[in-house]
Amino acid sequence: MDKDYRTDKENKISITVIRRLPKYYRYLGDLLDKGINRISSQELSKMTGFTASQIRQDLNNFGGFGQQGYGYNVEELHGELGKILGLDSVYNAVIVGAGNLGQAIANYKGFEDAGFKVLSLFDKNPKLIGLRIRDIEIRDVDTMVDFIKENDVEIGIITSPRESAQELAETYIEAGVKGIWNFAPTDLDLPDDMIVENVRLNESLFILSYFLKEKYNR
Amino acid sequence: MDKDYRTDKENKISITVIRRLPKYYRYLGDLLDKGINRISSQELSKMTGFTASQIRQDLNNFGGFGQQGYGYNVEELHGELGKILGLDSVYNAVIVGAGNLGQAIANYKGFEDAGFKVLSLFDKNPKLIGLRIRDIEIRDVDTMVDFIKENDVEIGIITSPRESAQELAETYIEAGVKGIWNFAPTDLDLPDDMIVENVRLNESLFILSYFLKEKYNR
DNA sequence: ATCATGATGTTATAATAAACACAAAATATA
DNA sequence: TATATTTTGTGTTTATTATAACATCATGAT
Repeated sequence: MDKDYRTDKENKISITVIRRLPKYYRYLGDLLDKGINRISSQELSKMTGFTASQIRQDLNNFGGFGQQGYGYNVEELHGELGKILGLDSVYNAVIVGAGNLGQAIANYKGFEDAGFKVLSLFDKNPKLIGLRIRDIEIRDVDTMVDFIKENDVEIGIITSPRESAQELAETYIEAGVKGIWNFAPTDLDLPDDMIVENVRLNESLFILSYFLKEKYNR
Repeated sequence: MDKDYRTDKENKISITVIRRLPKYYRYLGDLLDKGINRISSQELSKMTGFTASQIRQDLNNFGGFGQQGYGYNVEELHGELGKILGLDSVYNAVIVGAGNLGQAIANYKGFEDAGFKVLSLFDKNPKLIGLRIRDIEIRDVDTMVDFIKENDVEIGIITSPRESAQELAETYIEAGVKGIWNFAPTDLDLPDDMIVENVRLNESLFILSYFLKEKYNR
């Protein structure tokens, strides 16, 4: 523990590094599946498109996982990255907004495999309440706060229309979720220390559009 | 083949700038809706969280849209950004993978409002073929290439499982789409000049997880 | 056991991006 | 009309991020 006298700010790892970690994790998972148990930064570079130097630097932010002259042990590195990303524990989540997008997320087995368990969907539409997606029930949004408190829900997912997103986010916080995964195309105005990850489908599509325009009708 | 005669390095705008444009566009749209017709970089800064200086620099990559002592005309700037992002023309799109996610996108009115028209969904599941989402028919994926060629489809959207994404992307290219919007959690291996925008839901969720772990240390 | 090779961890350098700062130009005011 | 104020556009500086370089050490061949 002799390094930990440093303040949080000094050893805070930049978001640009963190956003590369899932990609490393994914490729390492692929290698594991193929039964490959040894990998060098150079080979990872070819796969991921990042430079070998950058990969080594990125990984070294979290510790020296490799061995000189050998490379990295795939299983070990995959496991370490999983821990760093918090994929070694199970999170309970709920979804508010049980439309197609909410249902798509509830349906997607990949999230559960990664340790994110959707316990319930919530909606205000009476026609949806009571239905089940896989074995996940859609409940009345009015019961959401109680459900979250009773079931140790840590992640609140917002797949509602834009108009209701802010209010629902505040409801989530009131209920005690620790993080919000927001799909509504708006910026939530929440306390600074609240953890929010936005998925901005609109913006992503606009970027695609930008490059189309740049390439084809300048 | 016809490589650009322009030395495209000298006027190429960095992707970090481009990724901010949709946010400017969104806030300007909000201002328009509120009937506000004048805005300064400082006020935009408060709204968007970017610094006023950065906003001015970003916009100046595309031209001097503002006026000293006044600021920016909201309607004009909104329009200009729309043009830059290619939102002034209509794009035809199709979706392959008619599960919940594909249906969610087909259902989302916001994309159509921005000029992206989904003409058809495609799937290989016979139970889905023939169904309609809004007025959009789900067709057999085997008919996709012909459909794309006959209907001037420019954007191919992939909402299939990971395993089939690469093959479907190649099919899209064969059929002549100009850009691919990929939701499958894989890196498509395609010609360098192909325009691809990935939406990585998995990675986004992992980032959320990372910050949860960092903050709560579990 | 020795030595050439390979590959990391880490420091040094380069490239990129963001922030600062201010002249110039327009607006608002009186 | 004169003048104080506002705010852009842009040159300059600082900060951040990425790449290159390399000393070091494990490995594997002989």
